Amino acid sequence: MLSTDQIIGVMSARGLRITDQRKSLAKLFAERNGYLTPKDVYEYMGKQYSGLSFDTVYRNLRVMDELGVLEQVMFEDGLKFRASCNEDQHHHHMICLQCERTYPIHFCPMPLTDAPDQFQVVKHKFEVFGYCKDCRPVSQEASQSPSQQDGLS
Amino acid sequence: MLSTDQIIGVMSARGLRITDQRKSLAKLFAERNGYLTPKDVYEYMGKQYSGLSFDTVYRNLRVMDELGVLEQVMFEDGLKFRASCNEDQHHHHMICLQCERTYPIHFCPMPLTDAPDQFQVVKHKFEVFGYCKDCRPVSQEASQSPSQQDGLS
DNA sequence: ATTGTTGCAAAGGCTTTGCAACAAG
DNA sequence: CTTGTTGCAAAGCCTTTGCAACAAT
Repeated sequence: MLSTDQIIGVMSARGLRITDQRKSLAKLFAERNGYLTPKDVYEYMGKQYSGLSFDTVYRNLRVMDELGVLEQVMFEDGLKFRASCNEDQHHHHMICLQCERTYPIHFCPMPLTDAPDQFQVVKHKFEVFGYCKDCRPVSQEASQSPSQQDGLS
Repeated sequence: MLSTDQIIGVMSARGLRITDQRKSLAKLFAERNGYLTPKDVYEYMGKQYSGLSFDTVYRNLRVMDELGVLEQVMFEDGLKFRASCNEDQHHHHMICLQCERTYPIHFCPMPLTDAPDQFQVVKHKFEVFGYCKDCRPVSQEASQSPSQQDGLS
């Protein structure tokens, strides 16, 4: 995953000005390795910038997506963003339903999949959802619901 | 895929009233075997019902999704609906980028996928996008419009 | 006759846009 | 200094809700 400095570096190299808001965004996405909604981002950044506005968040998310430092994905419950993977290798993701962190899967089912009816394949999506080791509900230990042992959410 | 009568049948059996609007919806989804946006549905139905309102479309889409006769899926460009598959067998879909019809894939990559880090798998999504045999961008045959020869990921 | 459905209008979210003031380079 | 960025306010979509009239059963 891209680091704060890598994100800042790319933005700077492309001629974008490095404002405090953008530094904060870069840091947020670099530290989190999971998905965030624009609202999550706004709330996180709002802690540091009293007068933050939503449109600044949206504008920067879009710019960063276009630059390729963020990836934008649509989930059942709306649009989310995460730092780009920075992996050269083709891969998919396991996504934790609790903390929304992601873990790479290097197995790709596509080569094993037969397309029916002369279907011409262009792209594919393979996503696995569940709970990562830090967020697993119950198990052998004596806790009940998915414990949120995790910072910002 | 569910037929018009099956859809109507389920709705009737559950005590819902069969209005002309609902007949029209059932017919639309049964004839199309692909995804439709609420707007698509509104426009299609609007041809037959002058005073149709958007909220009727939304209300019925939601009711039909809850009944299980429609399936609701979030794509990059928004929410879409299709008739339920009526297949007992677990399967995935190939989705045509042109006509948005879907074709079942009975191969499931999940059994072949190793979860890293004690990840506890809950659900998964495997979708293949491309062009079906009727929508393939020009090739050896003299087909019609679709001239988007793209090569995405 | 009952009561679920509809259409209308209005409200709610989320996201985008226009613009003047501000600040990075 | 110059010009990209920000915050504010307002507008635009898409979706939902309240309500009285309507219609399926």
